[in-house]
Amino acid sequence: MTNTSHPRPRNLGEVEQLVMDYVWSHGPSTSEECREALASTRPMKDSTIRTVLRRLEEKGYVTHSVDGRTFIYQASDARQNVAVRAVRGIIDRFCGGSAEMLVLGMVDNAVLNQKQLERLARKIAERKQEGEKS
Amino acid sequence: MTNTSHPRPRNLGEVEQLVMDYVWSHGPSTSEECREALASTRPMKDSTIRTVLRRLEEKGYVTHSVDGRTFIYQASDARQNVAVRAVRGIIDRFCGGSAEMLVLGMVDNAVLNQKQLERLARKIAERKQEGEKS
DNA sequence: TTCTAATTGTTACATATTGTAACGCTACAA
DNA sequence: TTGTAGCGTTACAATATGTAACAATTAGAA
Repeated sequence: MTNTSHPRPRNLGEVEQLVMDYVWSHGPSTSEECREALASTRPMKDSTIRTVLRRLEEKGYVTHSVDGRTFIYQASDARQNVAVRAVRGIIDRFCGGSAEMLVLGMVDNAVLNQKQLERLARKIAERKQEGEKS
Repeated sequence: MTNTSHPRPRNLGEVEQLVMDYVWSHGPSTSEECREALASTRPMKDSTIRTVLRRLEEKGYVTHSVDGRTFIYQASDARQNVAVRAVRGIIDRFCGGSAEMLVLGMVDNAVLNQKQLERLARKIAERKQEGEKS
């Protein structure tokens, strides 16, 4: 039988998050570009940032291609999808698998309000229409 | 100035999650009750489970009171609220603080569908009515 | 009263994760 | 041919997490 149990998706550390934020907003990046971009908030030696990027690749957050001798890193997946995967994990662990229960909790905790929820429902409905029209 | 930067809420490890699941579903519990309840899936020595519970208290997930000489642990917060806090973190880190963007992503990724979203919107609307009526 | 069982207190240790970086090798440009 | 830009490798400290042994205490039984 195939093993379907995934090994707990690993979260991002603080620096890893910074690097991903840069890669996500900037697009394909070299380690040097990352280093320079983060230099003001988080000075790092070049070997440091390279280690971080290598680990991010191990974790599946980025992939790299080679241009000449230079590694170009890019995000394997959009920010939003990563967010959703993380949330799915939370739903499984805390909400018995029910996404609805989570959203309800979000409303109760003022993370989302009625107006927003209705706007979303409308937007989705419209989008569906679009899809059916074409 | 007061320091408003919270020290990154700590997540639950695998065993910690198991213990919290038990405390959440069972209510106020002694370490022995936890140990026995988890024995079949996860045998632990008593000192082990007690360490886990102590750490959960440090992390703020449970509190304990004393009954005679016995510690009674109980969840500091409902499962759902913990879930929502975790999601709020995700929203901040990945969605620029926009909960709507996350929910949209959830729909795109089939974690939530249109029907569910509409049902939620209705439910919230009803609930609001209730509140206003009283 | 004295002993024993139940409970908590304390400390330890292995492993994994994460941040940080040094050092070394190699190919290409001047 | 030699400097240097860029990768490969290895290391190390701090923290988190799972696991547990052993010590101290105390309520209740005998």
